[in-house]
Amino acid sequence: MHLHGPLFPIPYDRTMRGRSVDKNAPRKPLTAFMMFMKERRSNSESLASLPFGERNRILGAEWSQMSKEQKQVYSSRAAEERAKYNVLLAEYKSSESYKTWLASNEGYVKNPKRKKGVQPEAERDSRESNFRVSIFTTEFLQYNRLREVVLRQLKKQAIQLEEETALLSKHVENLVHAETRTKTQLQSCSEQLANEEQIQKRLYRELVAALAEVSLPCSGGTSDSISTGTEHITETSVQSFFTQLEQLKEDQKHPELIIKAQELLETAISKKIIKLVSL
DNA sequence: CCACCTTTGAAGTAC
DNA sequence: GTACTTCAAAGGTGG
Repeated sequence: MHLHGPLFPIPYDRTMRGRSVDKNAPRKPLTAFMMFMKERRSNSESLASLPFGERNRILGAEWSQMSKEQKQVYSSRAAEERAKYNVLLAEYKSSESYKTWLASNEGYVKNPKRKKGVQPEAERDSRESNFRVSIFTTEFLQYNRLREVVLRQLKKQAIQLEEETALLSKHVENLVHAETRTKTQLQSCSEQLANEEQIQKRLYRELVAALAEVSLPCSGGTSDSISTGTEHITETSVQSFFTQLEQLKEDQKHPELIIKAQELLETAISKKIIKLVSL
């Protein structure tokens, strides 16, 4: 829960009060929530036209309803912006204009801007002005502080990325699981297919053996030329052999061949030369 | 012209 | 670690 102000007047100055605002310093980057507000304002006219306070209250409520994953889009972008800002700030802090500003703020010069309800209070001397510290030491401390800030941010980003990685790992795990499942299914399907092919091959072999004596009149390529040749069943022509037999039966030609084939098949089945496999 | 209103969150500061 | 402030954005209003 965010507190909007002091519950009672504070007895000392906790703030940077007294320091003037450095106009040359880089602007603070937007937080994730600020980016979210900016986006929602720009893509919703009804929101943009709403009064200031009401609109932000709505967006604040919207934001608090959002999941961590939904906020992640904005947090990542905000983290990037913060990183850029820190680089700019580091550059600025080593610049001449920063040192000038720092010098102009030696011992709180300007009058502070105060919020309503905060009681005015006697100005204090700057802590830094109480110590005559070597410029090298000051710069070193500042450098150190900045490194700490960067370190802190990197740690935070690392945690965020770890969470993202964990989420992605879970997805990967699911996909691997699904892949294993389909591979198993494929394996069993292939085995069934191979088995079926084996059975068909055997059946064809058995049919060829049983129907070896049957010779069909060869119909030839065209209807005009009547071939006198004959055709026997082979392991590769089982399908077409039966098709031709079917055609003969339909056309009621060579009934003796049909009967012979039927007899041979029945004998083969009864003698178990042909073994039928139930499906 | 700028403080104020409002929201959340990061960061700075003092204790 | 806690408590607090300031500042980022937005734009209308009032001193």
